[in-house]
Parts: sequence; C-alpha cells; structure tokens
Amino acid sequence: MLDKTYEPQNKEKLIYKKWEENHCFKPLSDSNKSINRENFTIIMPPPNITGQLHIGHALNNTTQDFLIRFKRMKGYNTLWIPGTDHASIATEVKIIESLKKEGLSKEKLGRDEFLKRAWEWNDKFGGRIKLQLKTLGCSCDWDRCAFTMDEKRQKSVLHVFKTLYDEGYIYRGEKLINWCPTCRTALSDAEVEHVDENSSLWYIRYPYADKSGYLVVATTRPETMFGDVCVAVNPNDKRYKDKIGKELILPIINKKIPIISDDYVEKDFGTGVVKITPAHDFNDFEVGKRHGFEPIKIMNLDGTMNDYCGKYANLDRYVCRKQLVEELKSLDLIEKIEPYNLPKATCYRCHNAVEPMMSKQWFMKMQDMANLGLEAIDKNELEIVPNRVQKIYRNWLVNIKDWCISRQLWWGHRIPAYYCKNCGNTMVEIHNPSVCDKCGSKDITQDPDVLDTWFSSALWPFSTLGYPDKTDDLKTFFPTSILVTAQDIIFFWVARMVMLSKKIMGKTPFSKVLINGIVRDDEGKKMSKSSNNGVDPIEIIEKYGADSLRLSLLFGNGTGNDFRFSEEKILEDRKFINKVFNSGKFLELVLSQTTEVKLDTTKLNIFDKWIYSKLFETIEEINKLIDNLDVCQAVNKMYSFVWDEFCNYYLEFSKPYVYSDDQNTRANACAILKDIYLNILKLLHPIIPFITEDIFSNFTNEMLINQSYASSIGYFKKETEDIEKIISLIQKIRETRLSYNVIPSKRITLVVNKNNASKDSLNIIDESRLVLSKMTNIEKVDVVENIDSENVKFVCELGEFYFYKNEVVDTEKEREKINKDIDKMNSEIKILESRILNPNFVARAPQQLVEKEKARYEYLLNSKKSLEEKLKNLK
RNA sequence: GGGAGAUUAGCGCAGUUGGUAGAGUACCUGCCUUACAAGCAGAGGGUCAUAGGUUCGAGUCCUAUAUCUCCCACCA
Repeated sequence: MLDKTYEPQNKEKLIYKKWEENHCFKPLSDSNKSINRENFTIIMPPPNITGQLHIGHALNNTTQDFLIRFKRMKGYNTLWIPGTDHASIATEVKIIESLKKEGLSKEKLGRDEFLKRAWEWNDKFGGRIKLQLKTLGCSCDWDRCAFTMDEKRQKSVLHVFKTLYDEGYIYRGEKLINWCPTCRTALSDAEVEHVDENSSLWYIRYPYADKSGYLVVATTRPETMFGDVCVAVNPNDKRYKDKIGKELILPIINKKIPIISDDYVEKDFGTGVVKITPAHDFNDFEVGKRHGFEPIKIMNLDGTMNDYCGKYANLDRYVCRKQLVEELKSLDLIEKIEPYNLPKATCYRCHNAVEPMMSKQWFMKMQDMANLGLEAIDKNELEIVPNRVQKIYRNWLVNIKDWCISRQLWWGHRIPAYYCKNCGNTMVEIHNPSVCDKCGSKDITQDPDVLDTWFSSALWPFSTLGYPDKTDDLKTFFPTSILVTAQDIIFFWVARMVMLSKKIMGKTPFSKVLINGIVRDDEGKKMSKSSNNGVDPIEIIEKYGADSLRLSLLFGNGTGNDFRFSEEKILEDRKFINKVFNSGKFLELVLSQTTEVKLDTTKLNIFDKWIYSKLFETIEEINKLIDNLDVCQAVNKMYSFVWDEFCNYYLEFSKPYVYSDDQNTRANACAILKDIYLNILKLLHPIIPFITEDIFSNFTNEMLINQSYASSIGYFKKETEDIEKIISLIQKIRETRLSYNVIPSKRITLVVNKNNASKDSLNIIDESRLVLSKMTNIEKVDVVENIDSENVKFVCELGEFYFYKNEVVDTEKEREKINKDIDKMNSEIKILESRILNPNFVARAPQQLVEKEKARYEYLLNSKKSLEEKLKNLK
C-alpha cells in the first residue's frame, strides 16, 4: 500500500541500503553477466577532502548518476568509480589553520605527526563526503572507491613518475618559478590567480656613471631594484639611441649597470626604460638570459629581503618598498609616483601575493604532452560539450609551459628521488634504494618535497582502474566513456588527464566531456567555499528529499549553462514528484477494484494506442537527446509526457474503462494502465530514483534499478492523429463553455453537423463519447443534418460543432466573443497574406509550406465569413 | 589587453539543421469533478537588449553597439 503522502525522509536511506545490499551498483561483468554488453564507465571527479560537498557537486554528481542509471537500464555494463582527492596544498593549508588554533605549527609537530593529522582529517571529511554522495542517491561502486593517496594510487604515481623520468619528461632544474611565501611552496602557472590591484608606478632616477645626469626608470616594484642587472630600452627609441651601452649607477647599493637595448621594451609605456631584474620577474628573466646576465636573488623564501639588500635585509618586501621609496625621495631620486592598476599574482589557495623566485624544482616537459592533448581534439578522439569549451582547452595547450610539479609541502606524494650525499648522484626509484647505484654509499636521502596534487589526479582515469597492474578493470573499463565536470578545472585536470592518459596508456581517457555550469546562489553569486555561500545538499535533502533536489538540478536548466539555486525552485519542481506519486495512488485504487489480469495488447482501444505511441515517441527522443548529452531537454520530455499526456489526458481517457461495468474491459484497462505507469517509473528512475523505486516495489516484487529501460509496444499513426483531434475538440469545447459562462456542473449537448464532418470524424467522436462526456461534461451528442445558425457554433479539425442556444445563451457574450475571434483571425490572415501574395515567397519557399499556408488562408477566410454572418444574425 | 558566454512573458529559464514565440511560477477567472487544492479547466501578458545586413522569411546566420558574467594575460 502506498502511504497517504510520500515522505522521502523515511524512505530514502532504506532504499539506498537495499540497492547496496543487492549489489545493484556493480558492473554486470563482476558476476559474469556482461556477455556482449557494451561498457559504460564514468570516473567521478574526486572531491577535495578539504571540506564537504555543496550544491555544485550535487549537480555534477546528479548528472553522472542520471547517465549511469540510464545506461544501466539500457543494458550496458556500467561502472561508476567514486573517489576523493587528497588536495595537497588545500588540505595542508586547512590543517595548518586548525593547528594554529591549538597554538601549534607544522614545524613544531614534525613531518610524521603532521601526516598523522592529515590522515585523521581525511577520515573525517572523506567520510562525510561519501555520506553526502550516498544521501544524494549516487549509484557508484563503493567497493572500488579510490583515494588519490591510498596505496594503489601511490603505486600508480610512482610508476608514472619513474616512467616519465626515465624517458626524460621529468627533470630537475633551477628556474624562475611562482613561489607562495605564505604557503612556502612552489606553484604551477595554473595555480596562480591574477587580481587587479590599485598600486603605483614609481619613476626612479638612475644616475649615469659619468655623472651626466640621470635616466628615469618606471617600475611597479621599486624594491626589486637591488636585483637589477641592467636597464633596457627599445632599440628604435630615438630618445635613448645614443645612451645604449652607457653605464648607470644603481642607487643605494651604488653598483654600475649597463644600458642595453631589447625589442621587449615598449617605447610608449612609462619612460620607455625598464629595469631588468631577472631573478624576480619572468620577462626580465628572459631578457637577462638573452643578454648573458646572471640573475641576482634578493629575496628569502618567506618574502623578506635577503642579505644582498644591505640594511633592508630581513624586512618584508612591502615594508622594504615603503622605506626604500622614502629613502629615494630623500635622495631626490623619485621623479614622480603615478597611480597604476596592475594584475597582482596571487596564490589560488591562500590568496596572498606570489613571487617569481629562482628555485630548484622538478618539472615536466610539456611540449610533446600538449601535442597529445591537441591531437585528441584534432582527431576527434575527444568531444567537449558545450563545444565552446574546446577553444579554451586548445588555447591553454597551445600556450603551455613546463609544469612545475614539486611542492615544498608534506601532505602529498613524496617525490621518489633519492640523492647520494657522498657523490651527489640522483636516483629515481619506485622502491627506496639502500645504496647509491654509483658509489655504493649508504648515505642516501629522499627528496623532501611532494608532488603537485594535480599530478595524481591526472592519472585518475587509469589509476582508479588499477594501473600499473594489468587488471581486468583496466582491460574492461579503460578508456572510460564520459567525464562530467566543472569548467574551472579544464586546465588543472581535464587537459592533464588527456595528455597523461595518451602518454602512459596510449589512449584518450574518455571520448566525451560534459561541462556543468556553475551553481550560483539565489543572488547570482558563484557558490564557493571562499564566499561562504555554499549550501550543504544534505540540508536540502532532509527538508525536501533527494529526488526533489535532483529534479530541481536537472529540470529547466540548459545543460552546461550556469544554474541559479533556490529553494523556491525546489518547491515548484517538487510538485512533479507529488504528481507521480498521486498517479500511482490512482493506479493502486483502480487495481484494488478489479481482479488483475495479464496485459492483452490485442485489446487496445484508440486511447491506449495513442498513449503507447506517445510513450514510443518520448523514448525515441530521450535516446537521441541523451546521446547528445542534452540532459535538460531529455528531462523536459519526460516531464511533459508524464504530466501533460499521461496525467492530464490518458488518466482521464482511461477512467470510463477502468470503472467499466464490464469486468473484462475493466481488467484489461487496468493492466494497460499499470503497464504504462510502470514504464513511466522506468522513464523517470534516472532522475528521481528513490520514489520511483519505492512505488515500483509496491506493484512488483522486483527492483526498478535493475529493470530494463522504458519501452513501448509501438507507434500507431492513425490512432495518434485521431486522438490529437479529439484533444483539440475537448479544448475547444472547454474553451467555448467557459466563454459562454456555462457552469462546469451543467451537462449540455454537443451537436455535430453531419454534412460538415467526415464519416471518419463521426466514428472517432462516437468512439470517444464516454471520454468527451467525462472530460467536458457533455450529456449527449446529437448528430444532425440541419441546424439553425443561431446556435453556438465552433469549428475544429473534426468538423463543425454546436451548442444549443437555449443551453448556453448569452447574446452579449457571444457578440463579444465573435468579435474577438474575428480580430484574431484578421491578424493571422494579415501575416499569411504577406506571404502568399508575395511572389518571392511562392517561388522560393518549399512547395509544401506554400500549400500549407494557402490552405490555412482559405480556411481562415471561410471561418471568418461564417462568423461575420453569424454576427449579423445575432439578435 | 585577448577570448568566451549571457540579454526571450512580472520572475527565474527552455527554444536541436532559419518557417506564424514555449513550459514552470506569479497574476486573473471558474471549479473541493470519487489520484492529486503541492490539484483541475481557461484567459491575459513578449517590437526575443539596440542598430544595421544576408534571406521570400531571422529569437535562430553575419557585422557593429550597450549592459552583465566568466576565463585567460609578463607591457615594466
């Protein structure tokens, strides 16, 4: 028995448990049931263990679950692998914050203790994330759940690192890199965010060595002047042509530096003179290299100035800047200071300014990799939906630089590089070597650094399946089918997965990428941890149920478009779930009043054939839409089929039959109704899995999740067209009744003009008499040969119809109504005339369309004429 | 500075090869009709941001402009 109303809170947990206990999330191949089944695999973008999931994750995972459930019911051998990401820097930042509250620091704690804390953190938040995913209904295979830092994934990382090192793709070197003085680690280019900052442009006088005056240099970073190796001008700048080669005195530290020329310098910016500080600026580094200058480091790793800066040593760079500018002013070496906006490079985790610094780090050579990434797109191995994202992906790969993969952090994959203290030999090994393979010394230390967190995520499509071991999973499920993810990690993650999968596995890791839109709050702001406007899905689910949330996320939002989340929308959409439930209650009711029989599809009436046709159409369209990853439209189709066609029409059509006095008619009508309804549950299961499963269990002894997807017995063209006509007749009757103010409870007569309706039409009307009576409160249908034109007339595809004047009269109303109709017709006639009377249209538009428009035109003219006549006769 | 997207009914949105603008919600009218008032039936409401262009025909294609959003970026 279905409950009076559906209470998701009491049901969902139990249903999920039932699915898990029955191993419903397992691929068929686990139990050798997948003979000849196509595989369908999704790897879940592993959420960071830094916190908990918000609605954005819910959208992402609902989309994946929708696809997985759909494909599972379609008979695919489906696998959805869940997992979490250790999020090296992000988690470390969080742990350090929490240590601070205890008065601790990571240094005080020591590496081993710190890592212990990190694992505890993982247990806590990783566990919470899994709970959230289960609450949402995600049908992923938890036995295959992976963590980027677990033993198997560590093994994958070691193997890939060693492979790429041996092939020369991974190298160590001292280069200018992005350094976060707050997190005290190197960052990759992708981890640097640029924010606009109001700053200044300082014009500093650099005196000539020959005391012939000074040259004015414009800079945004006065404090880096200690590291200047030269000053550059554009070779074509007439102002400075004769100055090239002369020497300047670098103020404060009084060092001679030359004036050089380089095309990099823009004549029109500032004074056209640039100070060159190779150790602390990426452009300057290149210029310095071109002209053979050694970079001079002037900063410590914590962002303070180093000993090279004399009295400014150990001052924070910004404090130094302030004091230095004061000193320069006092020396009359500041020409002027202009306000200036510049993009400031900041750390994507702590949001503090990052510094370009010279540092010895590990890098991955990216040029070949990028070509692999581009090849995936060029050779159509990879399709990104929506298509525009492809450009973003391509653009990043075209401008790629080597990837700095080492981080001066503790929480992460420790780099498997070992250094011999005796001979300086470097070894990269999967297993900790006990002696140096060159000199035999036992004095060996492992590199203290860890890998960029995105290194392990880049291996996700094959590390989750068991690489480097040649597992069955890897054989069966790689490459995977679709990746569903957010736009902001295209570079961090998607591009790197493609490159490394192609490099290591020789294949693109997935053939399609579906990019979800960004979830915003009800004010339109992006939901994120930093804005603190994230909503916990569990909070919403406890209030409205997981199905409501899922439906709200998938319904009415263009796939890939941004999505504005609001509880009001959930309230609106939840009505649909209620509707589904109530139609189930109706089925239960009528079944209770009959003895159930097996469905006999040879005994379908015109209405049954119509609904089966509609079901057929709906499924066809859904298949096509999901193939194109147009989840939004697919859900729309389901929605309107269920609500409009099934609930609003078919249920009403079926009533005369399911309540029929004839036991056989009644039993078969119920069987058909049940069949359609169970198909609807199948249709909807991927969106709203819990309630559909619950209702299904009420009518069958099987589990819905395991059923094959909805199917229809076929498409009946004639009957479908007939019912469409009946529906428009019903609408016309209702509309006419209402416009004459005929109260709904009044039973009136429908009159058909025999001379103006085809025999076929009369048959259809006859067959639909019961339904018409039920749905429009028609007492009887009179078929007549002649009828007084004073009666109320209306026309639809089936022919001319009338209501008896004495049953509906209201002359004034009718006059009003006719005038209104004529107005409507006039405007349509005008539009049609503009086409039909246009020789160009007639000549160039498709013939079929021209004919159609002409016919419609004729029809309107006739209708209008008869209405005008009627208006004249109206007394 | 470069690039991408958005602009459609009061609101938040959909609109798949160009062919007379759509659903939800809100509002209005009438209904507690035996699945559902979280409902049913019906009505109103849009120069599809603006200006041009291509076309017989443009929300849809092209070119500008405006406003908003996002991404990328080393002009010191």
